[in-house]
Amino acid sequence: MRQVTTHNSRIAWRRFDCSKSPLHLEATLRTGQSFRWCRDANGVWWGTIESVGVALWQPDGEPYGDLYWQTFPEPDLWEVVEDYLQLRTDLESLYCRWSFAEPRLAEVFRAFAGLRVLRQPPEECLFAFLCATTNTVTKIERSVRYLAERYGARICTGLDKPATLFAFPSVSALSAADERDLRAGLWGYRAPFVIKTAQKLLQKPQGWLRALRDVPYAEAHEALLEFPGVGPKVADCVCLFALDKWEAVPVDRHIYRLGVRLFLPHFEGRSLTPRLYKAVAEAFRERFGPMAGWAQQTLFYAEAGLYRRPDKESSRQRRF
DNA sequence: GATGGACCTCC
DNA sequence: GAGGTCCAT
Repeated sequence: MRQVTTHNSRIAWRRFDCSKSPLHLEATLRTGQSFRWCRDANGVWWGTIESVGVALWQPDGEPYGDLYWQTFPEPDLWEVVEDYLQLRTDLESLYCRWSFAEPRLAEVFRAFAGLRVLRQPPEECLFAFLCATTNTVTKIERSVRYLAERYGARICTGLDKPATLFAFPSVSALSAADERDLRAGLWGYRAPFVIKTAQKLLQKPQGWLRALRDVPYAEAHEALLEFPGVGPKVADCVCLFALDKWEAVPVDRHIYRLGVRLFLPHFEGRSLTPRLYKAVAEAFRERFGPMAGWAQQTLFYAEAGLYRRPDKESSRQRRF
């Protein structure tokens, strides 16, 4: 029997068997797709999905082991958790396909088995990535947390730990935010993006953003470009992480470097222009197919060195 | 189309 | 410089 009681005995944990559907919880929550998950001293991840508070725990390094979970204040909302973590998506056949298409990367895909693309609430995802430009993951996390704690509603867990969870603010709350306040709250020059994007969103029909899940990728991508502070990369992040566009490939400097090095060596040394952005994204889609965005996410994790390797080698050392 | 600079702030 | 975007040449 595992140490189920040691990580937090006061939580009425539920258990999900990942043996047929791997989940690498730490990599999934720390790949820079979502920025509000916090890990407490017991190793429990705390976060929110819409207005639901969530606790997650998994033994380290066991993506095929058990996932422990619970929701707050209403308990046992498995559908919410399963949907967010996309646990019904079969990864094993994907790894086979990707490794066949690109044998040089087979080892990487296996090393990070269970790293999943999340299915996030679209609004939170859009606003979070508005602050991702020229920024660091740590600072993005603090910026998004600031928005939630300043403008969001408190979620009650009924436990004394964690101290507090906050739902992501409503669009109308953000549209009325004070620019100086946001600037001071780590948003800097991105502050007006938040307010203007919120105001623009308010003018759309109810549920407009979420409804982009049902339109083709190209259409959703183009629609997102209307918003101030949203360029091709941010639009692709929202498409992939919140709008079910699994062929979307966000090309940041890391993915660009990797893509040019492995797939388009004749572009080596050239800067990332819109044309080359598209070329790299297309190269991913040609190799990895309609779920190229999932492959991109694993390769981003490896290339950006976000993970801590068990040995003492530098996390930046490349293995491919 | 491609290139250059500005933009908040923290490490 | 950091997981870009915008505006000017």
